[in-house]
Amino acid sequence: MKSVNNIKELASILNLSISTVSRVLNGKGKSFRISEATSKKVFDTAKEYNYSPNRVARGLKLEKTDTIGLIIPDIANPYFGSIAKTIEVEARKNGYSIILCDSLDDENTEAELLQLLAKRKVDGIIIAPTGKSSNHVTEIQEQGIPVMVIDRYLPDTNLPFVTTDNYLGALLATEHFIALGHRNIACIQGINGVSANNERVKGYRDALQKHRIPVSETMIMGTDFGEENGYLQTRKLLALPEHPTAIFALSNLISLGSIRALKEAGLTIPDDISIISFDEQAWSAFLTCPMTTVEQPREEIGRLAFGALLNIIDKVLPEKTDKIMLQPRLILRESVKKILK
Amino acid sequence: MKSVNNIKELASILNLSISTVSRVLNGKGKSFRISEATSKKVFDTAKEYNYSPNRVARGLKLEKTDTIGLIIPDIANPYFGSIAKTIEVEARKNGYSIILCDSLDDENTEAELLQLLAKRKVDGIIIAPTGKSSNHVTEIQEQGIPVMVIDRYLPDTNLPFVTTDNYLGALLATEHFIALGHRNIACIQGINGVSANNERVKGYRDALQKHRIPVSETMIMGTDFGEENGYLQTRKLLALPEHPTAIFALSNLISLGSIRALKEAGLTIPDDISIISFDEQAWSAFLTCPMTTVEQPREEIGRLAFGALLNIIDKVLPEKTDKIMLQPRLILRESVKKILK
DNA sequence: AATAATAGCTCAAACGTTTGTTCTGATAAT
DNA sequence: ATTATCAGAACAAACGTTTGAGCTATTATT
Repeated sequence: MKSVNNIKELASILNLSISTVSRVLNGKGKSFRISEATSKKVFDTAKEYNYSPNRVARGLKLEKTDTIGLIIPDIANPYFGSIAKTIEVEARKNGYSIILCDSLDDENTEAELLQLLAKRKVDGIIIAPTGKSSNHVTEIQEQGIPVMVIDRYLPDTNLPFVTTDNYLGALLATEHFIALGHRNIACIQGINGVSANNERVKGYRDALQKHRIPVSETMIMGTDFGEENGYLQTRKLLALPEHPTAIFALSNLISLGSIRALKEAGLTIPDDISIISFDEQAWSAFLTCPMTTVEQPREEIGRLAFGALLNIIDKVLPEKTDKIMLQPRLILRESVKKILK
Repeated sequence: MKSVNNIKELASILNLSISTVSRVLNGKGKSFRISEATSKKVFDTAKEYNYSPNRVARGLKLEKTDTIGLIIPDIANPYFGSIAKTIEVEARKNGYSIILCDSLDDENTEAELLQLLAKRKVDGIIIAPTGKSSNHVTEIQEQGIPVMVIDRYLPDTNLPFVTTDNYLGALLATEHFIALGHRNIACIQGINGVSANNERVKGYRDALQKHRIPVSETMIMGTDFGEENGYLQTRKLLALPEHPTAIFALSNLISLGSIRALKEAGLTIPDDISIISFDEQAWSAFLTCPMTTVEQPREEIGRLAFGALLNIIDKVLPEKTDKIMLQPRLILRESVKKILK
């Protein structure tokens, strides 16, 4: 197959100037009075020689790379994986490509990644920020790069975001426990300080208070969203003289760790202990005890986030679709036992 | 914080020429006899004004973007998610960024993505190809873009690849069934034609033949790696007058679908039917019946693939680390029942 | 017949780098 | 006193685009 490396070669084959070829290819033939005949020849020859412009050069000239940066704490986590998927698909539909970055939930890495993306001149950034500190991300925004926050939001900034209503999700879950008679409910959290986490904890707290159940600070425990954390915290709980009747696990991996510890201790769900996990997964229904979960609208998060970012980039509806909170859904299965008092 | 947009501004602040600044910043100060004093000033001022070069411009000039394209059939699948993760991390360590593309397991999409990545002037491509046809990928390689294939390989090409030894994995799994007395074993496959799939089927076949068990073609069924496929095929199996005693599910999603169908039919694993799944996952141990799986070395696939690609890009060890097949591991749990004949 | 208008295209600068070559003083060698 | 050497830096082209401005025939207008 014949092919050509740049517009210059194409122009010389066509016996036309570079500018003419460029204009035709960019659909500006009409307004620059390039004849129909010429236009057609340009299009045909471009196709024949498989030419389409070098995106790097184009990016430099136009100061627009049609590229967006995506910073995710853990792409191996299927929750983020499916968000990434919708974002990628939506982006491509609109002519954008995704530069994927995994922050490993580390704040310094995240800061470096933001700088890197700036140097790569991405047209926008979608980030699930790792932490509470937000200077490095607002800084990027102030440099003029549109930023969209997902999954978590950053307090005391007015960065636009789209998240699940984590507070509501936790409220629903906790009230479900309570409705089934539970009073002593542990909460294994993820990273303290992360908005998603703290909102969930708050929902948990408020649900208890609403029903006049004292909240015990020792029942709120945990350090991160990983499996090991779920395991360790659950072991601690089981070592207690009187362990709680229920565990609210604030992530899918935490709940997996919990299950491991429970299994190891020879306890069964929900007979010995009940559990609800944040984040529905493909396997949730098929666990030893089918898990009651709080489902987050992952596809919608991705789609809305990209849409909003695109609006900012295109400067349409400035500051409109700013802060979006999506409804979670409590999926009832069998991991919560009704207990009598 | 003071900042500067390009090397020109920086140079004028420093009262130096652009070339001098560029050379210092690229570590070529010495060889161009730039004085220590000047060099230091350049470094300091660059840091002070938070300058580092525009990667787009650099990419254009150097014809090297420090970018690699990653084409994955489904980034929401945690198997691919964790491969992507190691690749991203390894890449970043080496100064590369990843452009992520989800092919949706669609061949046309894949072909378009390859073209796009070429236009974006990536320095290399890592791809888990969707199909059997390989022209579009060899074509890219012939354009001079290094290509590395993962997870699956492309027959009748000599593209370098790193995959699991799928044949061996299937052999191990099937022989395990046989060792425990199973003779009537179904095999629910993914996409027919994909090497990973076909190797697995071949391993299944050979294991049966090796033990003089006739292979029944009707016991090899299925259309893709998804959950729904697992569900539908399992239902078909259960509708048979005499259903098999064991199911070999060729992906983690297929096995999930199988479980769903079994559960729906009121059957339990392994008492009513045994099952082994290809692809170990975080949840495999915690299913209603802890699943015996064939584990693939995901991290290693990612790491080796990127390493090999880097070698090709850097033109070291040409054609050496070409075709890598990694050992799978059979993880024994409880989903296979010993049956007596 | 002279001028104006227009169709149809080309020139050249610019985006921000890197880099081969060249320039300018100062010092060393003759 | 002249030339050679070298330290220290600057010039300008190039990477592949896009685009404002300009150029040249041809046709329309007066």
